[in-house]
Amino acid sequence: MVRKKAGPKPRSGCPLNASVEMLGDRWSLLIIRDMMLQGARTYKTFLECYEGIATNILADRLRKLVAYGIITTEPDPSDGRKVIYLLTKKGIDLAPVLTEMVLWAAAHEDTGNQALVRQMRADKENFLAGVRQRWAAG
Amino acid sequence: MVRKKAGPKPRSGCPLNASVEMLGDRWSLLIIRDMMLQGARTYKTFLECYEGIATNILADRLRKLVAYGIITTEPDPSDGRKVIYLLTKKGIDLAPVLTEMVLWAAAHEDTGNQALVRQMRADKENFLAGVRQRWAAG
DNA sequence: CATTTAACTTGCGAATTGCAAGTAAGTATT
DNA sequence: AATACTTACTTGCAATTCGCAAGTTAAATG
Repeated sequence: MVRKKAGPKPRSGCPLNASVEMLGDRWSLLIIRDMMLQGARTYKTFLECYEGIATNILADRLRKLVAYGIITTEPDPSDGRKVIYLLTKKGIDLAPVLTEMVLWAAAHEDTGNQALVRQMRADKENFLAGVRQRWAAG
Repeated sequence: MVRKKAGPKPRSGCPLNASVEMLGDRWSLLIIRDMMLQGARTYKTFLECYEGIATNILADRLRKLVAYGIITTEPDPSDGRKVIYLLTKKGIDLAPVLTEMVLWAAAHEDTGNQALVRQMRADKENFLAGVRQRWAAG
């Protein structure tokens, strides 16, 4: 008998389903965080950032984020080996989500980088503007 | 040879790591959404809400959310079979995160429940107050 | 030209997931 | 009070995904 392919059933278009489909795993949001907060833009820097993600998983997640239109790639003009990963508008627009997640964790858990947290809390809009500006330039 | 237990290496306490550890999977945020938006409070209603989560996974995620202090349980006084799941303060505080995710998806994807999205966008604070109030009562 | 670097891919065992089928305790029905 | 039905799970197993180590390929560097 032919077995039906396993995997989650398609769910209706309720709010949040789309977000969870794109970001609901252990690594995707961390990749975006490292782009926004650490300015990571190459495969290698991603690997170093969280030291823990496997190379095949990183490649897979980057591919999916590109497919979802959250990031794009372009070749590095000064080094043909490198691929530069960039946040798209859609990706940059995730900044408020990240901000709220960071603030939530900071309020309820021990979190590193208290300076950043304070900055985010003190002036969310300013922080978001900073992210947007840094990526508009890139 | 004794193999090291597999699993992601412990990562440092960077911002977001805690959040992703607790919420970074396909179902946890959806469970919280259904509590906030649909008022789901029992195992059965969760199962019906997104028809797609397996019963064992739902049980596991609820257990973990309890362990993380995001939800609590209490017995239903009027029906001994039922367990009532409630958002804790920490859980309620996720409302801004959910809100931003919903707005993000609404801006970049087709999303159902446009009325809710409009309400969220028009008056975030009011929406959040509503969630808090509904859960303070329960 | 040999070595290094960057960005991957491949193979495989282990962990997680999904599905169908229980089970146990409480409630409703007859 | 016996039977059926709900509710909230657990169990077993196959399928999928993950983590890790070890390649591979193309481009840069010495």
